Amino acid sequence: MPDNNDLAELLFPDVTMTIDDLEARYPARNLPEGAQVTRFAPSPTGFLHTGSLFTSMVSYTVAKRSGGVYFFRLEDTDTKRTIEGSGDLLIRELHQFGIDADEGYTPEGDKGAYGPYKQSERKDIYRAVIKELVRRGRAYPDFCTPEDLDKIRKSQEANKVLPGYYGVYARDRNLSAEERIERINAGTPWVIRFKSNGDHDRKTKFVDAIRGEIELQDNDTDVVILKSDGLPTYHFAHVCDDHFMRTTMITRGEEWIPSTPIHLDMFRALGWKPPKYAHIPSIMKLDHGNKRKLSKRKDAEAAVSYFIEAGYPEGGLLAYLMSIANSNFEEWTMANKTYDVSRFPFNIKKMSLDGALFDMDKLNFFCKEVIAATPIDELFAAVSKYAKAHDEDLCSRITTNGDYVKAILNIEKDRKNPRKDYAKYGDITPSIRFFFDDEWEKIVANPLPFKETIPSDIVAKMLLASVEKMPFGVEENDWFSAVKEIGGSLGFAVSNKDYKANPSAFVGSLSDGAEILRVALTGSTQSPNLHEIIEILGKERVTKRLTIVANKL
RNA sequence: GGCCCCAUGGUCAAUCGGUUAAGACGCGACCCUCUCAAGGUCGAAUGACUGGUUCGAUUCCAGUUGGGGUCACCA
Repeated sequence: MPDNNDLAELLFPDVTMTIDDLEARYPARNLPEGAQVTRFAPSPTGFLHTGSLFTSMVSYTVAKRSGGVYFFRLEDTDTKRTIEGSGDLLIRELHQFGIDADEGYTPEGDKGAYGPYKQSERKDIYRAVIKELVRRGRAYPDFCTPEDLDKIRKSQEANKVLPGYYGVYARDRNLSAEERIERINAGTPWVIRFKSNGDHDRKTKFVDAIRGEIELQDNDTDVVILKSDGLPTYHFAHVCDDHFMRTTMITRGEEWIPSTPIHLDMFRALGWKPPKYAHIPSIMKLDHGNKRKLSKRKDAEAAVSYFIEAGYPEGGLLAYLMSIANSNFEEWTMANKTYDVSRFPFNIKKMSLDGALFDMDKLNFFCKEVIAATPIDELFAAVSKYAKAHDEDLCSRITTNGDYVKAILNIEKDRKNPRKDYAKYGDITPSIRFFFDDEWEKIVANPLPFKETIPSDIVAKMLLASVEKMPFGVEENDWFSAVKEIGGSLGFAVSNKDYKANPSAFVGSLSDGAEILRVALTGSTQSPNLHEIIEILGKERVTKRLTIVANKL
């Protein structure tokens, strides 16, 4: 009588490796007490999702803070959805955020002793473990066609029983080894299913590192572990890989909670110690009053590339995500005067339990803070890098006149309370247009927003008098005194108090006088510090602009 | 539908049974000020509902409701 050994040999004739061999090949990691081994294990199906950045940041931080290891594994078992090159893209995007793996798959080849780190290259490992499972009677070939499965499901629905391949509905579960061998020899296509010993009426418990104890129905379905294409399903690959890669904590999205009993079932069947699980809440979005997961298809902000292209500073996005992960991060940033997430004492237990709505306002806030706090040289480098990739206009300005752009970025920066007007590098180009003569000419080709209550001959006089008398290269106070004097001689108030006391005695207020210069120079009634602008523009440019505008009036 | 997770202002949220229920973003007002941004001060705004347990519940328990997830040879 043929038995499961014969079946296993027939199924995997070429497999000689055993589980013991694998245990020896991947020894326990030599790490200090409490060190966590975590991983980010995406499928190469596109660009980096904002939720993935969040999860990977958490995984990375847990490993780093515990003195452990963070690795990157590519889960490319779904050949239909795999997009060529997206694994490498994912790594590049992660790298941009400083999330670099200690070991794992890289475009140049694997790094680390627990590989391969690409699931499609681990077939021999999966097959060895599955062969053993078949031998032990804990896995078996299933010959159902998709139509058979569909039929089973339909009958279950009709009878209002739970759908799935389990118990009496698991058609091929109790075939004898002999029957199985017969069908295989007859050429019937098969997949391998895990044979569950679970009882649906019982509960399995596990402790989630974030949520605490979770109790779920025991798994009793015989899930597919090896697909007809010879690749494992996620369920099996997770158990097998994370065991041999010696992962200690699985950080994954909360959508995995319901399938955890399947994984625990398999760990038990294999006699392996399961890792800790930390199910991370999803980042949500409000859509017509309903919360839903950030969706790659519907939401631009679901793609990390969206933020990169718009020029959000990486540190700002990270800081925002960290504030969602641990809400005490904000207090910490205030106390420590830094937004550097790598220095923050992250605690996974403090993660909130429900998914946060993605908050653009708050992201903008963090990014403004981060940009304002970045020293000018560093900022200029980051802006240059951004411009090179995403802002042609800015890039050419930087190439032809880098120092000028740098000076503009430095306006009101080097002080206790720096300006905070850029949330993203993409905001820069539109707001600094007026500094460049070609753009300024376009601006002044349109009517300028001078105050209508002030006669244009006065405006012209103010402009011309400034050309003559306004000092350059002096302190701001001295410069402004001079402006006041010029204005005063034309009938503007030299103090706002005087003006308020008797407005009709003046052509306009102190502000009105300054505004004339601002409008002529920038084309707008609003601008950063006028003195700094004038110093950056330089005497020649200022003289030219004021004269041109005066002559037009 | 079964099962699971979650529930404090518009958003992110603190509180380990007793608090005037923190703080941050956003919003509003005022102050500062040559405009804007920044900064400062102040303000509006929160415990889903119903029962229990308790001297006392936002906090513990149950149910209801609501939201989310999951039930593939996808991950």
